[in-house]
Amino acid sequence: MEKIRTLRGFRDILGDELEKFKKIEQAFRKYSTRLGFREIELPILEKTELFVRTIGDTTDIVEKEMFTFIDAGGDSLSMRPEATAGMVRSYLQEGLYATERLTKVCTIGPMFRHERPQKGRYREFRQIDVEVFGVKEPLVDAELIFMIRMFLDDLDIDRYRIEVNSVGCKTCRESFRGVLIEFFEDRKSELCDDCLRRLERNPLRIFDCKNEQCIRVTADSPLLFNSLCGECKDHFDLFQKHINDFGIDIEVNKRLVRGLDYYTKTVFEITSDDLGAQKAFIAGGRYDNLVEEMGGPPTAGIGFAVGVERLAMLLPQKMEESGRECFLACIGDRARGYLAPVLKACLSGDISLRYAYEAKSLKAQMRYADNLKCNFVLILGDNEIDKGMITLRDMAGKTQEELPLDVEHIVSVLKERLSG
RNA sequence: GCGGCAGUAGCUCAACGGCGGAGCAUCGGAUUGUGGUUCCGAGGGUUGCGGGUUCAAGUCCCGUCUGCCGCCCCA
Repeated sequence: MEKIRTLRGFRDILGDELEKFKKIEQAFRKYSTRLGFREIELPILEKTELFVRTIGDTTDIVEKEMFTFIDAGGDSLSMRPEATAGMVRSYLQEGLYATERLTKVCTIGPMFRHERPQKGRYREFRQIDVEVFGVKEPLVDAELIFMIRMFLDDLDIDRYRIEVNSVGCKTCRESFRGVLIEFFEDRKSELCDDCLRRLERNPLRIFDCKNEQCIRVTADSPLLFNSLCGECKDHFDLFQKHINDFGIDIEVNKRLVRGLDYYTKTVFEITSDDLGAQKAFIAGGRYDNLVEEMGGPPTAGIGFAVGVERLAMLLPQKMEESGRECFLACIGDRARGYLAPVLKACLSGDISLRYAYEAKSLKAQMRYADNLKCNFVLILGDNEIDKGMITLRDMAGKTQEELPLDVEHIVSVLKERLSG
C-alpha cells in the first residue's frame, strides 16, 4: 500500500518551525495593534476574476501560478496567491470607504502558488499582510517601513537590507514606457530571450534581469526614477525625509521593480543574503489606482507582505525552554486511584501534570519524567499511602521530601516550588 | 516551465553488482520503590514507487514521485 503524503510544495508545520511562526506573529501583532491596525480574516478561495483584475492578466502569478478550478456551478475559482486583492475586495464589499476616513487592516494566513518548490518557496506559504487605505501622504509609506523595522528589531533580526524605489504614477510611467521601448529597440540583439518577451509585455521588468549581458544594457538605459513627474518626485523626497526622521537606513535601488501590475510610486523590498535564491522576505508598495480600478472611489492604498517561512529561516535555531512541569509516578493500583483527584486539582490550580498511562516500574516512570524535562515528580505508592503522605522529588536538586496526602496542600506546595 | 544533484531504520549516514549495518533516538533490564552518566539487551526496513538488465540489484539502465541547488518567479 502506498503511503499518502502531502502534495508537492505543501508541508506539515510543527515543532521548532511552528514555534517560530507563533513568535513572529506575536511580535507582529504587538506593533500592528499599537499602530491601530485591525486584524481581518479573508476567504482562501475567491473568484479567479478578482486576481486577474488586481494582480494583472499578464503577470506570471496569474498566467501560470494560480491553483484554479471550475466549481460545480461553472464559476472559475482560485486559491488566493496573495492577500492584497482580497483586502481590496473586502474594503469595497464591506463599505469601509464610506464608514471611516482611513482603514488600517492586516491579515495572516496561507497563500497558494503553483511554482516549483525550493528552499523558502512552497506552494502553500504563509503571509502576514498589511494594508492602509485612504492615505496619500508619504508619511504612511515611512510608517510602514518603521513598523517593519520595529518588528524585525523585536525578533533580533539585523542582517537585512531595505531597498526602496519609486515606480511613478500612471502618467510618468506611460510617458517613460515609450522612451524605454525606443532605447531597447536599438539594442534588442543584446537582450536575453526572457527580456525580449518582457520588452513586449512589461519593459520595466528588464531591470530585474540577472543576466550579465542584460545588466550591461540596462546600465546605459534611462531610468524611470530619473523621469518621475513632479508629484511623484515630491512624494519620494518627502518619504525619504520621513524615513530619515525615523532614523532608518535605506538603500535607493533605482532598478527595483515589482512583479505585480498594481504598484505605483513607492515600492520596497527587504532582502537578506542568508536566504539563498529567495532573498526577499518582505515586500510591498503603494497602489493608488487599484481601489478605483476595482470599482470603488478614488482611494490611495499601500501595503506589504511578510513571507513567514522566509522570516522564520532568519530566526536563531535555539530551542524554546520547556515549560515547568510536574509528573505523578504511581506504584500499584491503590496509588492509581489518586491519579484523577491529583490531576483535577493540578489543572484547576494551573499546574502542568504529566503521568504514564501504563503501569510501569518506578524506574521507567522516573526515566519518562526526566525525558519530559519535568522539574518535580510526585511519587505515590503503598509506603506513602499507609503513612498518609506523598513523596515530592526535586529533579534538578536531587532532593525529596514527604508531604501530607492532601490534594489542595500538594497543589499549593507545587505552586510555591515552581514559582521559586 | 527548464537544467543539475539526491532519496537506505524516527534522525544523520555506511554497505566493490554478492547474507542490508552503525551512531543517535525510542523501549526494557542491571536482586525489593528513584531519572540523567555507565553497562547489557530489544523493537524498528517492501532500500521512495514501478519496470528493465543480470545467476544475483540498495548498487547498473529507463520511467515516475519527492526533496535540494540554480534558472524563472516572488513573500
